[in-house]
Amino acid sequence: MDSLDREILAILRRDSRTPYTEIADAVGTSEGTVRNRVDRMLEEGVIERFTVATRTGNVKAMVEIDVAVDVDTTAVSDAMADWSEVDFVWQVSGEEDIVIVADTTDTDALNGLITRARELDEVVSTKTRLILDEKLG
Amino acid sequence: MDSLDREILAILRRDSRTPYTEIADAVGTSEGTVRNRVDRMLEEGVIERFTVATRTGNVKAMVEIDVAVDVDTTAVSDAMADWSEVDFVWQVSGEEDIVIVADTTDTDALNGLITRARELDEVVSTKTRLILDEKLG
DNA sequence: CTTACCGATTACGAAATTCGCAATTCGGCT
DNA sequence: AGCCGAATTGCGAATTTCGTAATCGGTAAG
Repeated sequence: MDSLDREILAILRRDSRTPYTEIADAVGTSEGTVRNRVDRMLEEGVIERFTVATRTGNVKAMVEIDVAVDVDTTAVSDAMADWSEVDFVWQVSGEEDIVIVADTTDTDALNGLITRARELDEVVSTKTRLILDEKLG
Repeated sequence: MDSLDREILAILRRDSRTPYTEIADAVGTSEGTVRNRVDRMLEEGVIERFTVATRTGNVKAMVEIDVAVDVDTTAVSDAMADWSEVDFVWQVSGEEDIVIVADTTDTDALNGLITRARELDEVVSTKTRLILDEKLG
């Protein structure tokens, strides 16, 4: 992770389809070096995955979830990560234990998601925040 | 946005470098159709961008930020989106107004970020949650 | 029932990108 | 200076993307 890696990452964050050749020109190196470094960063886990940022519907939200003290939080979040509208599941520090970020087609779908969460025995309470506007860094 | 679009999106979320040819095979159509539909979804904004999910350091966190009632929340979040460690800036409903998701190399860098936020006149208070574990949907 | 039309899909050759690998360069170390 | 390992570079080959024209499927009009 040197400054060249960071330059490459900065470009990929904006557009991960930028060809290696173009990145190489932009950062002043060769196509092969960019490729080697991207491969390495993938192996090291610096790059977790190549993905797409989507807005499939009009409703994005984060749901903060409080689970009972004696449950396996990891198992619960694993299950939630498989729900189709879910972008991220985070285990977090603080008052609540899990935060879900979801992208739903409409408020009904969001409501369905929240209901699904609340129906789990392990879930004590939920708190939902609508994401009114999103900016990518 | 039909079910074919959703199938394509599901694949791209997992790995946005999957070739059109391979996606076409997986969903049972031709390369050109996948290409047309991805192009259309980009234009419509369903796909906001092709990007990479990164974990450059060991510390990810979300910072919930409360801003004063009379300030331009959008301007504040615009400024924050330019901070280098920031992945997302969300304007949200609920108690706080802005949520930042950041990926920092260490706790010092995170602390610097929080300090930078708190130094803004517009910011009334911050509440930080460490992201202990992340799962992608 | 046939025809005309429109958008979506398919087909395919050309251009661009990625890939594999060998040769070279670069730094650190003795 | 000389050596070693890792990183970088330079190609041709394989794969993917791209542009475009032909085809298909559904539908409304004659």
